[in-house]
Amino acid sequence: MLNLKIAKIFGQMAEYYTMKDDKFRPRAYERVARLIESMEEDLEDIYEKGGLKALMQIQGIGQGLAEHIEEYVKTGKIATFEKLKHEAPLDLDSFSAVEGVGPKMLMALYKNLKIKNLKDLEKAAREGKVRSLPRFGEKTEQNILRSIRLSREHQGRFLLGFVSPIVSEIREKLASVSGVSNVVVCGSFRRRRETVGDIDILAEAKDSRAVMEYFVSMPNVEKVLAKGETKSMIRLDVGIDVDLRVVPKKSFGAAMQYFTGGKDHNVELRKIAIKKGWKLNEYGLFDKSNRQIAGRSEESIYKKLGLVWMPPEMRENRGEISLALAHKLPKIVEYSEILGDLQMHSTYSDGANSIEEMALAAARLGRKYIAITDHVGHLKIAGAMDVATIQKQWCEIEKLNKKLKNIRILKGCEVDINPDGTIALEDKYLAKFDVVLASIHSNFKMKKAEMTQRIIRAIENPHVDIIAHPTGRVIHQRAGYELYLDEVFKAAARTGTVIEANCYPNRLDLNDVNIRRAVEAGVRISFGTDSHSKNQLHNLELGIAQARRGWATKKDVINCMTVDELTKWLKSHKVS
DNA sequence: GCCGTTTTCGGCCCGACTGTTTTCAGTCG
Repeated sequence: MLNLKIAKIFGQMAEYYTMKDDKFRPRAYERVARLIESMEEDLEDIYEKGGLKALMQIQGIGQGLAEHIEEYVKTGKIATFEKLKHEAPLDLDSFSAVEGVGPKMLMALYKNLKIKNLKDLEKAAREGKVRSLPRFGEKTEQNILRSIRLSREHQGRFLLGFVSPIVSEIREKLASVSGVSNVVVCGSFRRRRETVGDIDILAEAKDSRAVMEYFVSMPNVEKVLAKGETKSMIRLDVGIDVDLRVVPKKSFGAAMQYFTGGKDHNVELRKIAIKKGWKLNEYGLFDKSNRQIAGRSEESIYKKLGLVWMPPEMRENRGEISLALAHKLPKIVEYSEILGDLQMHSTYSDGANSIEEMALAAARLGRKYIAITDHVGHLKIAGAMDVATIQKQWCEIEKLNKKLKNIRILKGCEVDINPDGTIALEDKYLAKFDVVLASIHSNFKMKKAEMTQRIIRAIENPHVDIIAHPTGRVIHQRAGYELYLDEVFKAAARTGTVIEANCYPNRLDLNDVNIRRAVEAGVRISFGTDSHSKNQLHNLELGIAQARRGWATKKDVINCMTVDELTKWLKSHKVS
């Protein structure tokens, strides 16, 4: 995709301008790089449709950057970037995962030692050449070597679902230290991003030194990266970094707000403060005479700035600030409003637990209903059921529904969408399920238009209630199939077909951004954990979090219906 | 390079920690 390529170039241009000691270009380039990275519309499409003017409509893109984009669309290159690369032919990519080595250091290394890539750097550091440069020393050299080593082992971000149990454990440990009165995990974890780069923790404590001492000597600490009176940083043996800050009570809300971010959201808030002649930082909101006027609670900060408080999941600078200023924030779906789980597997196909075990475990988590959606069709590798087995499963579900009082089990299935868009089970069988999920499990590499048609044809089947894991992406593994999602959403809205927000930790498919697009297109969303064992049922929370990040409201989510409402609705929602 | 109910020019978010230095630059979040 063109957007990612341009984002990368702008990111590198930002680094080059930093090397040149340009104070403001780096900011402009980096801001736009991050923006177009997460943008769904293709820059090429925007340019083809509306030219430079359309590009300049995008916040942060002016004449200059629009022309760069135009040049790239037309020629596949940006001359200014080529010139910068020519001046300092560095393999910036290779350095990106190395912590503590920024553009300024790279420039010094290149000028003095002709270091162009990671290999050069490692060699020079090993040979002790780095320490001889001005403002470098032995420690810096050692840090560089360590960073290089670590960048090879654990680069990138960690799945939210992977980080969650680690976070809970640390939080409990810290809270048990005597004198500690408050522990809150902030950062992208609190915003519930699908992946988390590091863990940011705030604590309120009588004796900050004692907490820091405890923190850096916890088991599973592989390395202490920094240790001070108010801030320390460790790396756990699993490779993730954890920051701890001890904050005074009167600043705790300000610190929560500050460290929860997101970065762009915070920048916008600080601009609002500046306009009022105030200053906002992690210690509070301060007026002209530097008197703290808010900071004890997060709410106080937002209120003083003229905004309503908002859930952390919304704080991504995706329009929430202007809505909060106008007191017009949407009321996003609450975790407690989700009553059921609409995708899971049992021993009838590739699951590890019986239907009864799944139902009991789900009931313990407070679910009012579940759909058992074992594979049918031709996914034999996942133990797809044949027609006789389906009959047997229905009998078992009927018996269990009589026996179990706290939870209802829906007869569901997950059926393959064939390459031509037909469904891998005859309509006469599909018609008898309470809920039918259709999904793609084969022939991922089709042309974009063909894949779109394939899914739309499945959507048009009157028996298909839900399209499961609609993009097929797997975080850190595969990008998902090529697809015109907006057309899929249009077809889903037209036919009353539901689109799943799959809650499996490395799927989360739809993701937050696409959930928002779907909802805006008038599509209903369903949550399914896709659990293959009862130990995965808790993942529902991960999907709900992404839907909250996508601003879905209660009415957008079919899992908010009671089981009676839902079964009734499922019989009549399709429009042909 | 971007942007404007402060400005079409002159601003652009802010602070902690480290390592290398005797006062601060670089990196990070």
